[in-house]
Amino acid sequence: MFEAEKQQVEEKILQILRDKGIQDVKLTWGWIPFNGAWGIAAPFFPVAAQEARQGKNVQVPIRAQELAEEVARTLGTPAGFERVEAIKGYLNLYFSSREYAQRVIDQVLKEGSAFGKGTRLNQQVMVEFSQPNTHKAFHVGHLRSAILGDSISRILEFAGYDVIRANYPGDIGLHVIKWLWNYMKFHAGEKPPADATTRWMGDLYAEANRRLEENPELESEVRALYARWDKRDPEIVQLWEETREWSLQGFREMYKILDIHFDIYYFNSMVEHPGKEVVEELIQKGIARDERPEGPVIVKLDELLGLNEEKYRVLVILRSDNTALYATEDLALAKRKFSDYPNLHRSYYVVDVRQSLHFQQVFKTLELAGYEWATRCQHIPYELVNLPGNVVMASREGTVVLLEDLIREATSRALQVVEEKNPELTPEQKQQVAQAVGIGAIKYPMLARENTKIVTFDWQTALDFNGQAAPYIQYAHVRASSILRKGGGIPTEAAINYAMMPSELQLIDLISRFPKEVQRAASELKPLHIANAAYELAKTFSDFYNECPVLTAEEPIRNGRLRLVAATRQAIANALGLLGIHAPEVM
RNA sequence: GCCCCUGUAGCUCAAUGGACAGAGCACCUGCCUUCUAAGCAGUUGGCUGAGAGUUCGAAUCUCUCCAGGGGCGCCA
Repeated sequence: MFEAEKQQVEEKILQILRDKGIQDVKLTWGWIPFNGAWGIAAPFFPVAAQEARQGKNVQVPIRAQELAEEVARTLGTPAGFERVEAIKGYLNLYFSSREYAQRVIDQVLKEGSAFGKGTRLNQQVMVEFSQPNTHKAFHVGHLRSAILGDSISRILEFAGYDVIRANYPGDIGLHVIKWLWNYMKFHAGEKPPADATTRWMGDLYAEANRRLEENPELESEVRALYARWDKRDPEIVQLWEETREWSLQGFREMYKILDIHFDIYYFNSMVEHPGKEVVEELIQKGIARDERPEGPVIVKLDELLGLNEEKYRVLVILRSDNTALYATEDLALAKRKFSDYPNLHRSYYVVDVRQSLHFQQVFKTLELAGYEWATRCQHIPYELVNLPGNVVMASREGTVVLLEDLIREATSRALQVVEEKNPELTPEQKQQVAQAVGIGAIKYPMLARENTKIVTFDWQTALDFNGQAAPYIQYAHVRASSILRKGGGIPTEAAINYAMMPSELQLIDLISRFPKEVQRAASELKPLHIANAAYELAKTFSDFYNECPVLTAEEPIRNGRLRLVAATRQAIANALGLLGIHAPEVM
């Protein structure tokens, strides 16, 4: 937007500077801090500093202001701009408000749900996220990877990538065997209750741990069961498949409610044996050292890389008893991904920060093994969701908030508010609104902060629908929708030839920045930027709502504002969409 | 011992190296015969953990400390 004008002006400015004998300068453009109007700004400090470095006796801030003033004088008022000023060493170019507003609104309404979308890059990326364990509870701590990964996927897709969403459930391992042992011995033939499958699965797992703690001698039974699994005893395999499906069914239901989907499922059990093959290969290539049976199979990364200080340390890739570890499977999984999708431009892993070293080790090991794609693997770390007092959520400790409880609480609380605020809605509408608001309220706090910051979960904050939260943004969308309904839809066109109020200008400014925010969020892999953009839009729309009557305004203001409302509504909807949050029409 | 992350208002968090560091929550005061009050306006609140350095300019980059959290050869 206004790129052409900007480039023309830049060329003129550089020419003016050249005429003054100032060569080789580069202008850096930013936005003028909002002060009632808006435009672009370039600081002249670097130019003045360059002169100073070349031996000229100048005080940089003063000289910068001088230069800006001189340029402003010579430049006049270029096409596409309304006003030029030199202030505090900056050259500020104010856009022609009407022209700019017109362009922004026209563009948004023309592009609709595609507004802000990047051009297609024809680059395939995979995002692996939400690695839930079957036969265990699904708690709020597991939610961040799911929500973050989903949003990152949406953002990358919108930014122009072809995204493959991968899930990697932990469907095998000691936890599963313990569960099976408990089930076979104490719950044989039972089925999970239809409405609380995941909770029941989690309860049985906790029960298994309890029993084993109370009677450690029973561990031998678990080990025996593991051995039967290893030999693929049909009875065990069949039970495993059946019970695993119960968990997966529960997960699917939660993903559906959360509006999260996957293109492919890689199961832990799929890469157990391939992992062992990779280990053999690494041994043969001389990368891994086989210390069996006294020790495990290890990769001495720092030694292989000739590093003097410890960086990658040592990676254990197979236990001394030949059983697979997490690392064993991750080696095979990475390989599998690139064999399924050879053209992957990037392979992202949305996994908590505690596994940073682990992923560095795995990727480096694969790189040493000669897999050129290993450098295309990237871990996206995020911090945990803790309980107040920095208590980590752990199913074994019983310090968990189950996702299903949170969803139920949030939606019922939202339903309560809808009943209060909008009793005339149909029951179906109320339910839909409650779901949108409840889920939005859950997702937003996990996205509206740096990935590397801990989220502290507490019920009060989670169920607070006021202020900087998803419902506030949704509410702005609802109000905009309401105005458009009552105003008879979106006028097909409207010339802006009236003086706009500050909030109108600021709205247009925010809307016009959205495409850049999308690109930024995509390149930094941070939904935070979108969350901020959405909130800013909603906040400014609230200002507008109070400052500028729409329906009662005279023409042509009425039509102009209706189109601005429509454009804002679209921008908010697009932003919320990238966060995986619904934008309701009523609430 | 080595490595990573975090430190900004009472609390939770923002801030492409740029103009007076901004929101929300909480507290207090107002505003529903005008488009949904899940809202708005106003009041209060800061030596950006400390110190140096780089820069015209640092919450942001570098270094040294301090505090908290996390990770470091057979857990996932």
